[in-house]
Order: sequence, then C-alpha cells, then structure tokens
Amino acid sequence: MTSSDRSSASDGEGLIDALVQAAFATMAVLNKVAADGDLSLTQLRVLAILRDRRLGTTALADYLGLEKSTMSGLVERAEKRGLLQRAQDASDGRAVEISLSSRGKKLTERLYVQVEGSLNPMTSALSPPERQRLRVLLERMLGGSDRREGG
Amino acid sequence: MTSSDRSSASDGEGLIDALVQAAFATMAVLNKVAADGDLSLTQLRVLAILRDRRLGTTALADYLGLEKSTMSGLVERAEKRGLLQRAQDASDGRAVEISLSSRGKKLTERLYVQVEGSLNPMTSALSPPERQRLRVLLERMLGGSDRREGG
DNA sequence: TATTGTTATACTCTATAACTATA
DNA sequence: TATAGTTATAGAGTATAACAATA
Repeated sequence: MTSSDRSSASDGEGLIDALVQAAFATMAVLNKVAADGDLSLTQLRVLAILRDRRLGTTALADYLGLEKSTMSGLVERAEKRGLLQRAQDASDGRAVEISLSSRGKKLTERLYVQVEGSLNPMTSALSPPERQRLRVLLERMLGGSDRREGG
Repeated sequence: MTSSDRSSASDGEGLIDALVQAAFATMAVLNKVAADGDLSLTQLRVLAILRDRRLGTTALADYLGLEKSTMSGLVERAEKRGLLQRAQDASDGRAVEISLSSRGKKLTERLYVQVEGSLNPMTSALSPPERQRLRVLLERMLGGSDRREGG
C-alpha cells in the first residue's frame, strides 16, 4: 500500500478488513449449519440453488464456479443420500435435470430457518435502524440487482 | 420464518441475505487470490495468521477451527513449499514454533496487496462516506474489539 | 465440431483414532 | 495423567484429462 492509492488509504483498508472478517464470521456460521445437517458448505449451496430451480450439471457448476466433473461427484453423493435426483432432459438427450427431492426440499427449508437463527446473534449487535442501513449499503455494494443464491 | 420474529421480519431477513451474498462474494475473491498464488484459501489464512505471530500447531489449529492433525498436514505441505518452517520450542520439548520463511513473508505481503486490489472493485460501488459508514457498521456488528485475522 | 455429462486420476482438506514424546 | 504433535486411515472436494453420447 502506498499513499498513491485513490481514496482507499484510510477508510478503504479498514473496510476491506471488516468485509473479510464479516465474511469469515458468516461462513463459519454457514459451515456450522451445514455440518449440523451433515452437509458440506458446498452441498448446502447446491441445495440452496436448487431451491427454486431445476438445472443441468453445467449450469449448476457455473453457479458455483466449479468444474462440471466436480459437480458430477457432488450431485452423485447428494443423490445417493436422497436429497435430489437426476432426470433425463426430454428435449436434449445429453442433458439431465437436477432437482430437489421432497426430502431435500424439507431439509433445505429447515436449513434456511437455521441460517437465519444462527446469524441473528451477530446482526442483533446492531439496532434495527442500523441493520436497515447495513442492508442497504451491502445491497448497493453488491450491485443492487437481484442475484442471490437461494431465491 | 413467522411474523413472531422480533424485529427481524422485514429488515432482518433482507440483511441476512445481503450478509450471505457479501460473504460469498468476498470469499470468491479471496479464493481467487489464493488460487493465483497456487494456494488454497486455508493456506492463505495460515499465512495471514502467521504474518505477525509465531505459533504452535495446536494454537494455529484453534485459530482456524481445525483439528491439530489437519494442521500438521497443512503445515507440512506449506513447509515443503518453503513458505514456513517449524522449529523446536526451547522451553517445551513437545512444542514447535511455526513461522513464516522470508519467502513466505514476501508472498504474504504480495497477497495482501492483491486482496485489497481485488476487493476494491466491489467496494468502489460505494462513495467514500458510504464506505466509511459500512466499515463502522460491520465493525460494530463484529464486536468492535480487535480480533482480525492478519494483524 | 461443439456441447453435456461421466469417469479416471491425483491431490488437498478434513476428521477420527492411535500413537510417541514430553510435561 | 495431560498436553503437543505426528501418523494412519478414510472420505469429501477439487481440477485436469480423456471419454461417450448427443446436437
């Protein structure tokens, strides 16, 4: 870091520290919720993405930023556990449609509630108006447009 | 979620969504920086923690929330790559002192700069006063006290 | 030829259990 | 007995490369 950095010397650096810490704290909570449901964080994300979508292997891999071969393994293990299923795509003989099973749906809804409950202690450090302001700032930073993981 | 949730129905839920999205966005950047340096995110964290500390296997594992056996492997591989070294603790025959090598130090500093540079596009969506406010809110949420990863 | 998906292979990350050496 | 650390083992996550089937 040199002082030539544009407007990020004093507040930018601190912000980045805070963002990284908040990210680790949040991921730790998500990890714990996933682990309590006997899932990895990646599996939790797979369920969250499939919450209201049916996708092919490649599309799902793209959502997660993973290789399709990695995706095959993840889906395989989740399917073996009865959380989702693969079905042939009627309009494309090569493609599959991956979707949550009813058991997977139930689990996903339960995990959502747990995520909210587990993150509440953290957000409760702020007053309601502060929470509101934080939400607005984060949404603004993230681009405002709608592209969240779970729906 | 029911409407009986205390003061978290309208803004709390949205905030949690925003926090999770911000966490994933931040982790994606950290992951990419790590991968560019041929490291896993965990290895990046190890380097960050050792940036200004010398620690034993157990202490390091506690920082990361991992088992000490996991730590042994991580340290072993990092040592093999010349990023850190283990030395006998003079005052305790069982313990080791893990510290960055000069190569590890250089790499860590470089990665720090890259993390800042890589997160800047995201934070630049906000104006300087907004960044300042976001930082304050995040720090407040995280507890205010000083317990960041890298120093 | 390009795309969709899987399989084979290899490596890292991770935990549990058993172990050695020191305290 | 308790603590610090390693090793053995097993399984999940990940990428690369090679492959089959379909478009």
